[in-house]
Amino acid sequence: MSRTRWLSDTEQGVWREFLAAVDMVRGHVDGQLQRDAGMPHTYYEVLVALSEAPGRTLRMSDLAERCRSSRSRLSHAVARLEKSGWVTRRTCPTDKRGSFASLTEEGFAALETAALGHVEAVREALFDALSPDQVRALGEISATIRNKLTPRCAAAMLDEDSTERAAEAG
Amino acid sequence: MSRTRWLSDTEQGVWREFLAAVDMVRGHVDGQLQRDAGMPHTYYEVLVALSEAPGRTLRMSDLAERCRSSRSRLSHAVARLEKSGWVTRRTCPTDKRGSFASLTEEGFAALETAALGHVEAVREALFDALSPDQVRALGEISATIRNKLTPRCAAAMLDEDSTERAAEAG
DNA sequence: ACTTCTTGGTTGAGCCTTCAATCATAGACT
DNA sequence: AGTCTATGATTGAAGGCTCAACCAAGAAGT
Repeated sequence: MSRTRWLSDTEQGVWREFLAAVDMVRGHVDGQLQRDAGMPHTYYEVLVALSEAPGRTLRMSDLAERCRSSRSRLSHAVARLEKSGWVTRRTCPTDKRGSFASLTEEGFAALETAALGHVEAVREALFDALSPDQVRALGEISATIRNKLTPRCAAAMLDEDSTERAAEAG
Repeated sequence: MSRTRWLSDTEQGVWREFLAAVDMVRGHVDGQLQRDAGMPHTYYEVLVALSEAPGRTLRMSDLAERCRSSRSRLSHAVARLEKSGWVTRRTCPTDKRGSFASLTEEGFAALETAALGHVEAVREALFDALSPDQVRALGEISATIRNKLTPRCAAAMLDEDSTERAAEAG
């Protein structure tokens, strides 16, 4: 029942500046990939994750985790990438519920090509503009945010668990 | 024809950390608004922009600029907000091409309600986690990025102009 | 006045994301 | 074995975004 802790003028300013910056960076990078490689950034991330995995293969749920993607989203994405011939799927023999996604040679080639323009866009949007100190600071800030928000899910789930158990017990 | 300037390991790390952090912040904030207020963050921004305008009214293109939105996106958004009864549209009498969007009383009320949970979500995602120094740094970094990327559009347009003129001249 | 260009804005198609429902299989408990 | 729950993944509908095409109205040049 505590009163709302409104943002100070400075905080408002930072928040809006942050939103604008993020929009522009993502617009710049996503636009480049869409135009030059014909894929959204999220799909690019799927290809990257697969390319870095042993055997260029991952379980769908591992892949989703590495891409910070919902299972549903990944399922749609991989379906589309499969149609493009960049990824193949096969079911796991030991656990027939699971399935593996693998990067094809064409997928790897597409990724290599896309990467050229992509790194350039990332440099333009981020690293060309910032000083080394700012880059370092941004890294730390991002890590702080990620650490703050990541356990939040786990904590929320634990909390749900306990309330459910409490409900059962009650 | 210059060779690709790949990212260093550190840069890669910062970039990925940044992507993760941004995804989580936006997910947190957007999710809260969607769940509790039934609107995406972009629509919330439209309501905010209108609420801050004199007479709670703006030309569509001014509104688009303030929301960093394409005209098309805004058109769709306002159409939806109009259906919700939160915004009304009427054509400009002096320039019959233009149209004004205004926030209704219901829209203002909806915004006031939505704001309560929203600021809390923003605090949780950003300000609660960061030190004052980090907040200051993030503001500066964001401004730097915005300034780098904003003139880029203007510059690109100027560049286009000049090449077009050159083509005409040639 | 008459074309031509530009500006403000809308529209529809196609794609991506989210949400909830679903399915099949695995594990756990009796 | 038989039921009950949990897990891995997919699906379809609904909604938002982008892109390109479009329309109407003003401005500019003839």
